[in-house]
Amino acid sequence: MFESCLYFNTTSLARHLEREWTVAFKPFGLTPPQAFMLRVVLAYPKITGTDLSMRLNISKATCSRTVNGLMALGLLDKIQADEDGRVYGLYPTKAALDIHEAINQASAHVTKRIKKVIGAQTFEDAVKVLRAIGATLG
Amino acid sequence: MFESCLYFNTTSLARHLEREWTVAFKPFGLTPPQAFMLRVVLAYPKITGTDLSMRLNISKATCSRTVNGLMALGLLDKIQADEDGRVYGLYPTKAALDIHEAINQASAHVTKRIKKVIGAQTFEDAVKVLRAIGATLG
DNA sequence: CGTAAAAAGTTGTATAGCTAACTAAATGGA
DNA sequence: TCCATTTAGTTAGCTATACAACTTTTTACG
Repeated sequence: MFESCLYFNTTSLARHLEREWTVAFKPFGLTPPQAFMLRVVLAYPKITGTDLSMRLNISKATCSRTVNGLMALGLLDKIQADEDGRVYGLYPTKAALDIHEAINQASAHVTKRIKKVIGAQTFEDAVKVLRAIGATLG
Repeated sequence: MFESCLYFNTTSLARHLEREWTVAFKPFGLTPPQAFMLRVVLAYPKITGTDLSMRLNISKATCSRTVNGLMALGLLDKIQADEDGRVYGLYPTKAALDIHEAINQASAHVTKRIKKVIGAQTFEDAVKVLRAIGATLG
């Protein structure tokens, strides 16, 4: 049943992919959400929690906890902004910079593998339609 | 960033849709995973945990816990199978049968609304490609 | 038979996600 | 200036999810 249900098909695929990416990031001791957040901070050092939560499409509460997890792993630093006492800038640590390339490569590798399994055309079609929906809803 | 990442686009959309379906099932006091599990049991009374977990693409552990939740809500009964002492058949209660139609209608309603927002063609394309990938991976 | 392997289900422990409620700081208008 | 509102971020409490380890029961096979 649910063959034509957008919710079911999307969440089901999300669980599948979560398992694949979990394996990919395991060598770094990172979960997929942690790894993706870290990649955003590496790309945008000094980013704020609010901006980070918007880029990742997660709530501020979830963002706050994942940031804590990455700080506990010694991968992020949180420094209060000079301009605004409420705001914290997030910065990658040296340890984070050291694994930057390897993380990106691990993600590229699993992407390549999945693309081979499901076919390049299907992959492109999927990304295209998912982005279109995300843009409309979000 | 991550514009072309299948993992990110899929999980991001999954969170969006989770929020939409959460609203849809809230009047019944059910979360989307609970509601979808209940719908499967309503469609296949006497279903086992293993079969249920496969149909929903969740682990047996998650299945066991969600079943417990629905039993606590008085919507499911679990009866040990005569044929095999390890197996339990899951059955909808009268309360579950009473809300069967309303749940299906609520889901149909939110589907209709989403389809209008994103466009029927995009909706169909999405379901098609998500199913194709799920079939290949699963 | 009898025992080893497989299968069904549960439980422990962890992360991820949400909303709601909260604190603290900045903003804005009278 | 001062107070109400907004904004940034955290915390509390919940469900969902997974893997790993476990119990119980069945199956397979020598």
